[in-house]
Amino acid sequence: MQFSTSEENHIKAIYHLQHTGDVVTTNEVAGRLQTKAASVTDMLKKLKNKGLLNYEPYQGFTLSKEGKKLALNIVRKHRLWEYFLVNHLQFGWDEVHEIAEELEHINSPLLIEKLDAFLQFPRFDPHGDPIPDSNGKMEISKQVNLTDLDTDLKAEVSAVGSQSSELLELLRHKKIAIGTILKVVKKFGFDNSIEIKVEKNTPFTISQQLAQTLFVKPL
Amino acid sequence: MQFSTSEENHIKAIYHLQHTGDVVTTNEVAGRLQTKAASVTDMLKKLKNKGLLNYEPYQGFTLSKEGKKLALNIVRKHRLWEYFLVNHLQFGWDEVHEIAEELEHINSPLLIEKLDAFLQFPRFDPHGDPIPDSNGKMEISKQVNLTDLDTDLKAEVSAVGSQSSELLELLRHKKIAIGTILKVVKKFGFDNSIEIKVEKNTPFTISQQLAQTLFVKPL
DNA sequence: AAAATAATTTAGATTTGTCTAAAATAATAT
DNA sequence: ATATTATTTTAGACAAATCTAAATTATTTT
Repeated sequence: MQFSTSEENHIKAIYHLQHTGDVVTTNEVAGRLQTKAASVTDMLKKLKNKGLLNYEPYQGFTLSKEGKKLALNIVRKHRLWEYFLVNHLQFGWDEVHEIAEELEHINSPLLIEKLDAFLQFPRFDPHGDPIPDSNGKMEISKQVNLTDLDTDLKAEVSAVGSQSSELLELLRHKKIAIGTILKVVKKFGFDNSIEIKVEKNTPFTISQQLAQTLFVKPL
Repeated sequence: MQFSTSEENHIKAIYHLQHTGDVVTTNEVAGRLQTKAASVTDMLKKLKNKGLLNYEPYQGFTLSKEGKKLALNIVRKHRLWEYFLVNHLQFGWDEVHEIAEELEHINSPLLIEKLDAFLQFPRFDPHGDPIPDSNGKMEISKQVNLTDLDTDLKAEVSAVGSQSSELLELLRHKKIAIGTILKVVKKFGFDNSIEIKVEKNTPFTISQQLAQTLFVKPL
């Protein structure tokens, strides 16, 4: 079955909202999609008819098995395209969301299969979020951006958001690599720079830009 | 100004029809877009209001300067994406048209700029058609239709006049592709069929219909 | 040049996705 | 537990893009 861009956007919004709190409400979806509650209700009825939603009036709703499958496929496309934009077209990881919002609705399973192969089957997108495979399976990493790590919490570097040679040179120089254990000593609000301590070395400060490209798993 | 996918498709169809015969008619557009004449008329009025079309009822129509600019940008996007699909994602050149029809409507000038750079500014797409630059300029190759090629003159296949899957299947079977070197051995006036010789193989005869879809650059 | 045919446009309907305003239901507060 | 407030749904309207059928205009034929 084929779905419109608007249907897909509603399914995706519900998928993301389901992650935080079990049952989703009309207002939550309306807020996320910048639309009105009445419009969401219309769409809910339609999506229920298409078997994508478990929905009873006034009771909140969740994705059906089919709905979840569709949502994961859209998320997969979104994240693969983001990976492409950052790692091959030299976009910054903070510039790609809007464009991926459009690209994710392109409908060609073969295209996505081939894109995945071209990208060498990446498992995380440039924001550190896991990319579902073609069956909807993905790694559940509790990975967070370094900018979001609480101070004094030990964590292991698990991914970098870009492969640019400038970044990798900088990381080499700072002796930060995948697997490095570190913690945040202090966050400076002025420029969002972050003081970190790597293993038992002297703490040093890194820029916001650098911190944003680093993903860590709290230990 | 922003345009809907349907508006863009109409502009593109008119652009292509303008190439063969000057003034475009309602029925031609309807035929090309698999829609009805009445629907085309509705759209013509809309496009005229937006300044993209020179249109007077019953008189045929042409693209305005603005309309041509938009058309060239859509063509540019279409051909860049085709180039990407064939040269980086390993699609066959006969499999990419449908997908590029979707991708061409993605709206991000920066994306296209970066894609162009990533592809190293190609000037022809995988079908041999020239890719307009960001100002709408493109190389006019001295390509001629195979039916107009003098006998015994070596030439290189540079473009095909249609993207129909039947045509592309036939070409694959005959082992004719962009870049193939051939010459015309003999022309038969009776049915306008043409005997050609591909590289050093045994000559064979192709129909007028097929010859008309092939464009070559004399060497 | 008038009649017949073909092409185009208009009129009115339909579908999809959205909206506002009002009604119905649920949640909360006293 | 009832009144108030918030949320959700319904009813009815609207714009975009399409369609069919009828009317209009252009072209071709005789």
